[in-house]
Amino acid sequence: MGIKDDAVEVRAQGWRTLAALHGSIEAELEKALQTSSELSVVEYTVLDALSRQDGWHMRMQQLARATALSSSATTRLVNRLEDRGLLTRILCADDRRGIYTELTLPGQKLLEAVKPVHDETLAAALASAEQVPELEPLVRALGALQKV
Amino acid sequence: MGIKDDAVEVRAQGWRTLAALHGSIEAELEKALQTSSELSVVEYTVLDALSRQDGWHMRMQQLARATALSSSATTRLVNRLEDRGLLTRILCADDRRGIYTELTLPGQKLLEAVKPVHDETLAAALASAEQVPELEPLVRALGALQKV
DNA sequence: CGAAAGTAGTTGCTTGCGCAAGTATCTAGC
DNA sequence: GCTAGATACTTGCGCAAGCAACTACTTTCG
Repeated sequence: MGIKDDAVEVRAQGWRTLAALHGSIEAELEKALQTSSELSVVEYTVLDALSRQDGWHMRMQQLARATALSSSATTRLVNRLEDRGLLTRILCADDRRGIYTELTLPGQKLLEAVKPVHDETLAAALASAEQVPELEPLVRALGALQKV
Repeated sequence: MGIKDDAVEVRAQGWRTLAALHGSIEAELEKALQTSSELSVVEYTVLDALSRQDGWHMRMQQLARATALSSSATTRLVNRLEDRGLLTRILCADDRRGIYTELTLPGQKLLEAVKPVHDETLAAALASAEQVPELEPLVRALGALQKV
């Protein structure tokens, strides 16, 4: 009723919209990446994050934060990618508790090959979300963030 | 380099921001709902969706769409909530393949009790995300969607 | 009418996730 | 320099998700 309650409702509505948009984009990416490269969305995220990193290596914790995953999930995620030869673990010299992960050449190649698929799918997913009245304003807002 | 490539990068950046914001909000909600009511975020979403529905009943398929879940996951999700007595299945009279789900009184009560926790956690999560430079523009955009 | 195709929901199986506990390493305080 | 506590990663376990196969019902069309 009051102004305060409105704010609550606006937030809840915004969150539902955000979740819906996130869900639909993720589902489309998941499908496209799966069929084109047997990669899941998080796996792609890891490769992409590593490639965008100076020196191409990150510690497990950073990876966990970048993917919004628990550290145990990160361990297994890195295991999978390492088993496929897409990245390697490198022991930290200065802090021997730490482990760096780094893209291998096949990993870089795969990422390079899959990136276009990813980007096109993302564009398509956004375009189709823009057709949904519920989602349209958020999609437009996304495109208008800071162009850095 | 060109204008086209910029657009691709803007979309990718937007998607990473969206995913990050979604992830952090979901994690906070998950924790808060878990400790206050043993409910997961999707479970809360179901109860909330049902309560906002005319006549308080929805078909499984609608629920699946509302939660962005597969139909098998929806079956088991409804099972869990039904086992806890929070909702009931009601056979469709006009189409006997269909099944309606409807909040029970305990379900309504629980939702009513948990909603404040949910809303406050959401507000807090948004506020703290707003402190992160990366996320701040999106959070602001979210609040400025259509106030319907 | 009756067979074929389509739709709604459930079940079996596999996979990936989070939590909690475990191991190894680093850092402080005495 | 040694012990107490923090930090980085891994492992065991239970749970929830998706896919594909199944059952039950409805619709379509010859």
